[in-house]
Amino acid sequence: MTKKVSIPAKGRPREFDREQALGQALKVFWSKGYEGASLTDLTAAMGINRPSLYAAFGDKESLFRAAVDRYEAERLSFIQRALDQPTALAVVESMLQGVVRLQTRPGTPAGCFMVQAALVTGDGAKGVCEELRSRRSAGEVALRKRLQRAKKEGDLSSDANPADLARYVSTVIRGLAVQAASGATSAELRRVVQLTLRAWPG
Amino acid sequence: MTKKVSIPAKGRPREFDREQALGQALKVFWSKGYEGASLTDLTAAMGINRPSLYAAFGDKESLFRAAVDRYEAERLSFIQRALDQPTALAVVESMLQGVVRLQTRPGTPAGCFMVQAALVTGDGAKGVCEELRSRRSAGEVALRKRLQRAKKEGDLSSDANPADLARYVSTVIRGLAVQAASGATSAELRRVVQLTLRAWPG
DNA sequence: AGCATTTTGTACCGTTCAGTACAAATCAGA
DNA sequence: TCTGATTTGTACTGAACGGTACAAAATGCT
Repeated sequence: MTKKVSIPAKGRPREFDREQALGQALKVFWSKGYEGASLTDLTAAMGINRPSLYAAFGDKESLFRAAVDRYEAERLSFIQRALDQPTALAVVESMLQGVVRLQTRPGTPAGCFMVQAALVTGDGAKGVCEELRSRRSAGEVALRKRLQRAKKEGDLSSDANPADLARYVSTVIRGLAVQAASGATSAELRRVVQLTLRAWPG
Repeated sequence: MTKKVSIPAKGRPREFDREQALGQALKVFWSKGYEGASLTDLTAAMGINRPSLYAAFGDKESLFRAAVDRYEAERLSFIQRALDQPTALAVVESMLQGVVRLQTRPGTPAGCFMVQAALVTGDGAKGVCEELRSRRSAGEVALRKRLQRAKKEGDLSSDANPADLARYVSTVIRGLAVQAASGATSAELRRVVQLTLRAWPG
């Protein structure tokens, strides 16, 4: 647990809160995508000017990567809590409900940052596109490992395929992201979750 | 059935095939997204120069809308065939399999044009973003109506909810799109389809 | 007070963007 | 071989892009 109480330092003190500004940048990338978010959009939302942005975060891609980390740390903590559930069914149920809550929460952009910030891009942004792809894959891998454990523990039927089940749940999660970005309500998506769970073995 | 045999015309004849060029533009938008596709990308893939593009298609947004129509007419015809299947289960099974085939076909970009070409955008492209959203919604509506008919015909159990089922299937379809865009194979996605169908009532 | 250090605001850089002016080229019809 | 109509290639436009130079302002340290 590291304190964040800004050590004195010696030059002119920064006039904005770095974490709060990063949070605003995250929202811009989240709602407009990496390519759709201009530096003008970003600095306006963050309440700072360009040199301050570059001094604090580096270039646009570095700022984006900081936003990815921030999203994961601040918004995806429910995933670990879901993985810690005692049964496989409880894990996926908790995960799906958490996804719906995150992606339809008022005050934050609809949909999933990891999907819509850079699902596909032009040549100049292939790096961030691949970064998000890799992070999405990591989520699916974590779920697969959890289901493999559940199968070993007898908590998941012996003829179930953890890899396929993890991919199925991940696919629904990505679909929920698109639906949320398109304006679906949380009530609608909760009913999708209910139907999704009917495919669960056992 | 209208013939396309290029009527005589009187000025200098066009040196490229409009439909073939549109097909190339579609692929560029499909793989890079609306914002990620520059006019330089487009003209290079189409094998024409800018004035030819503007004379034949209008501005970038008009070209994009023509590509949307082309995609729908050329790639989504399987949807109508799926809706024509005799039973509700056959409808969704046919539709899901068609989606997997389309989104993992070699020679065309991975994923779904309707999703990734403009899932979210900057302010300058909200029009095309909304256009795609509306087209996606139309697909879900068509499926819902088909399932409502199936319920009336007794082909879908009386306690099933067509709206929820249509949204569930649509959500999986959107998820398949994201997975395909991320590099999932058709074999992997077919197994997702199998699991999806296990949630089907009856 | 004076110096070193850092941030801030303005004003700018070169590049790329979507879109176009214009003249040469190629056709149909007279 | 003209004339009118259309397409083609080059070369360009103004605007927006990401990124930065620079001087003024604000701090800690001596």
